[in-house]
Amino acid sequence: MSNIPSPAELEILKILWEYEPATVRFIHEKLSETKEVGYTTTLKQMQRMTEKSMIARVSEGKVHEYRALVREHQVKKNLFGQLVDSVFKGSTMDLVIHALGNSRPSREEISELEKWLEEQKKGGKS
Amino acid sequence: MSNIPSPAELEILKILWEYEPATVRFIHEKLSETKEVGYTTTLKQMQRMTEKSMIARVSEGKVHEYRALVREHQVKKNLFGQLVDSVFKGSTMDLVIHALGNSRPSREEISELEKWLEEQKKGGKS
DNA sequence: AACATTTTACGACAATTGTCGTAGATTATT
DNA sequence: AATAATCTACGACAATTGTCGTAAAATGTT
Repeated sequence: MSNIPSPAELEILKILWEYEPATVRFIHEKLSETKEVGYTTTLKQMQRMTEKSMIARVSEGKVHEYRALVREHQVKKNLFGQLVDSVFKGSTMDLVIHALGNSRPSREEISELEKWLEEQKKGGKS
Repeated sequence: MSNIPSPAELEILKILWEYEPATVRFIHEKLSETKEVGYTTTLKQMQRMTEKSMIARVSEGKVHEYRALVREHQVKKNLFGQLVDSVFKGSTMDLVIHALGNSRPSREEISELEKWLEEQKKGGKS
């Protein structure tokens, strides 16, 4: 699979990544904190995600519980890569520059970047 | 409008941004360099984009010519913002760090970042 | 057991997207 | 003018997505 979840799917995945295993009810309640949505909507969404093997049921007896089958890092990487490819000609750096152009970093963030740059200049091996 | 074009729409916009004004034929040929697609598909796509006021006809007589009505920078910013919001809790820096984690920058890119950091530390006005 | 509540399973629908085919309108060639 | 070539307008379709409603199945409560 493409591992590119739709917006609604991503919302569900994010909750799972943080709390899995989780029931539909739980996911639904978490979602409800942010948006209005019917219980069966969430359920249906999760059933479809199950069909796509994006998540899976890990029924430990009673009510169904689910876990994500796609890894958080991988999904983020894919979404990220998709943007870089489609908008920034595949150049991560172009995106970074663009990103920085629109942000106002804090001291810590600046240090973090500096640290990263140092790393890069030194042991820039593998 | 949300200014968030679909993948196919973005492809068309990118060509327009570079060559506008342009005819359907031209756009279609550019697209064909990359992917197989029927002429009427491109046409239809552009007609829909016109309806959405994403592009506009600037008929200078004969065959229809089009221009983008949405600005490149704005669209990129929106697509970028969408990713940041949905995946990186709205933190541009998180995305940047993530991005850097997956990239292997060249000397020039490193310098560019350093330059940016310098700017930031000095004239960090706001 | 009988009734109430909660979960699941399904089917449906509208909107969006990507794709074309067909036909009428325009423009260009004999 | 007639014919050919190219464009444009429309309608159609399938797939995907976001949403629910309804009904059947499973659980929980008197």
